Amino acid sequence: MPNNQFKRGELYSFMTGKASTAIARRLQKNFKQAGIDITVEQWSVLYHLWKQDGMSQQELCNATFRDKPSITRLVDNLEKQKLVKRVASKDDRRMNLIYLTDDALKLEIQTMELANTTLNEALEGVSSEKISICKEVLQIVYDNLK
Amino acid sequence: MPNNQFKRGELYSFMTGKASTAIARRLQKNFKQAGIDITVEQWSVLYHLWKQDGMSQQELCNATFRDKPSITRLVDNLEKQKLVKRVASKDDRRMNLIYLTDDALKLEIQTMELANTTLNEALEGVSSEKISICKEVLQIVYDNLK
DNA sequence: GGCATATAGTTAGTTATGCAACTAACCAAA
DNA sequence: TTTGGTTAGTTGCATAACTAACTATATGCC
Repeated sequence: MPNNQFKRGELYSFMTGKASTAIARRLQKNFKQAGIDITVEQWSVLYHLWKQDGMSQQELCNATFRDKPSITRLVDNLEKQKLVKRVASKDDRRMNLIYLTDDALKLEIQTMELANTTLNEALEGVSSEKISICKEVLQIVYDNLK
Repeated sequence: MPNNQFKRGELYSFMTGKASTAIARRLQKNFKQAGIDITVEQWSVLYHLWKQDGMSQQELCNATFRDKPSITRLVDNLEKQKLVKRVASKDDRRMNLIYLTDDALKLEIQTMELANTTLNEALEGVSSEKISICKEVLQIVYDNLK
C-alpha cells in the first residue's frame, strides 16, 4: 500500500523541478554577472574535482548523476576552455583521469561563494529546520529512484 | 544578514537538482514502459492544457516556467505528434491559442496515474508531514527566485 | 594462448534549454 | 496617421540530456 496519495497533479511542481531549475538559472546568472564563463553543468563537474582531483569519467558520472555521453561532452568543453586535462590512466588504459588546470583551481573559492549566495537568495525566509527536512526528503527521493 | 549559512558545498545536491532529475527520469521510463511516446517536457505542457485548454504560448511559458523559444519548440513537436493544434486568436492575431486534440485528451488519465505511481515510488518511506514541508520549501525557493 | 564477457569511453541522432536577434501585430501619444 | 514602444511568437546558435550503437581495453575461464 503506498503511504501517500496525491490529489490530481497536486505535486506537479515537485515533479517538474521548478525550484531546482530556478536555482540553476540564478546560479548561472550570478556566474555571468561575476564574469565567470562556465555553465552550471560544467561547475558541477569542477565541484567534484575540487573535492578529489584525478577522477575518472565514470566516477564523474556517478558523482554528478549523469550518463557517460554527457560527461564526455562536458569534459570536451571543459578541456576546450582549458579547465581540465584528460590523462590516460597507466593502470587501465581504458580510463581517462581528469585533472584540473591552474585556471580551474583559481575558480573554486569564487564560485563556491557565488553558490552560497545563490542558496541564500533561494532559501531566504526558510528556517533551518525546514531546510534540513527538505534536504532529507530530497535525499530519500534520490535514493529511492537512483 | 542572511538567515542561513552553509558549509562548503553542503547543499550541492539541492542546487543541482538530483532529486528532480531522478523523478523526471523515472517518469519518462514509466511512460515508455506503458508505451506512451511523449517526453516529460511535453507532458508538462499537456498537463496545463488539460487543466485549461486553449492557453496561449505565453501563458504556457508562465505556467511551465520555460522561456518562449522552449515553448515554441515543444508546441512544434506536440503538433508534429498531432497532440495539439495552434489556432491564431481572433482577438489578437499575434497570439496562438493551443488546443488539445482527441489523442491528447485520451492521454490524461493514464499519464496522471503514471505520475502518481512515480511520485509514490519517489516518496516511499517519507511521512506526509515531511512531504508537506518539503513542498512548502520548494515553493518558497521558486517564489524567491522567479 | 584464445575466446567470451564486461567495462571505459566515444559517436550519432533526437529533444530540450538559454540567449540574442528577429518579424509581426498591437497600442498609445503626438 | 504616423511614429515609437511593447508584446507574441519564431529562428539561429551553443550547450546539454538520453538512447543506442560503436571501439578499445581488460578480465576471467577454458
